[in-house]
Amino acid sequence: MDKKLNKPTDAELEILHILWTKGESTVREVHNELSKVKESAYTTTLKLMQIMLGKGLLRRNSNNKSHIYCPVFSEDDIQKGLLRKLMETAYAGSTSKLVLQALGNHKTSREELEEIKKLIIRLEKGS
Amino acid sequence: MDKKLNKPTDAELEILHILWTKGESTVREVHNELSKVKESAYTTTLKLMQIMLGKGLLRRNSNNKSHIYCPVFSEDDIQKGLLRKLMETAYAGSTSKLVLQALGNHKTSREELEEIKKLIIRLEKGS
DNA sequence: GTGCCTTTACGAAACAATTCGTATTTTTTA
DNA sequence: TAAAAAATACGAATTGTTTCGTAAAGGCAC
Repeated sequence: MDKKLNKPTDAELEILHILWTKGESTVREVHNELSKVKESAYTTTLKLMQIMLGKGLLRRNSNNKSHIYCPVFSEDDIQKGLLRKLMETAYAGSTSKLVLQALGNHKTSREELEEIKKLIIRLEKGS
Repeated sequence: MDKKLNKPTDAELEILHILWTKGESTVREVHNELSKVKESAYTTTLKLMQIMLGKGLLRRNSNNKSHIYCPVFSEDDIQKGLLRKLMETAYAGSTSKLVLQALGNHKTSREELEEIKKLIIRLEKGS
């Protein structure tokens, strides 16, 4: 899998979010969702999705009266790609620094902390 | 502080890394370091650093024979800015998902895990 | 079928990031 | 001080992203 595919631009990420949340959709449906948040022309959304198709970020089904698009990659895959890039370019591979900053600067619920602690214990056993 | 300042581009980040590591430097010194990793013209490095000066990412001292540049923001500040952006655009604010993926997909030493666990315990007491 | 509305394709403008060449200024050195 | 070398400023080409207008194609109602 091409590295580039895991690194969508910001505008592309907005469209992916909608498709992950609502499932496969037409350009019209995506554009309607997008319109709730930001103003833009219909053809802008169309063009973006066509470009994403060309890049291999989206697939589409042409059997219907209008094309139906869906993401090629899962949200997890894209997140991991972006996270890896941030790790490499900004943290020089130091996972713990990133994790400590994430936990220190962003609110995390007690349940989430518990879940993370469980994973750490599991990792410590496994290593 | 302007949000934009915490989000340097990839090329800018490479230059910041050198300045954080080696301390304040001339364009020549930065370019020599950069040359070890990638090939590029001296004037490319110069132009980039001039642009970063204009953006407020770098300061410079003009008293000397050649300008000496240094970062305006610490590595921590820039990391936090980039991390916040990734959290907002890709993780919808879910810290735990990011942390779990970071720990799950990147190697972390036993010492680092211990450090993270300590922070979690501290956070749980504080909340 | 004709007209209307929607969808599509696509060229191109606007903008930003990156790159480098050239010309000018400054410093060194012989 | 004059020539050579280094540093600087800056215009402009290149590439990539985002934006939209226009024109063509497709589907629907009558």
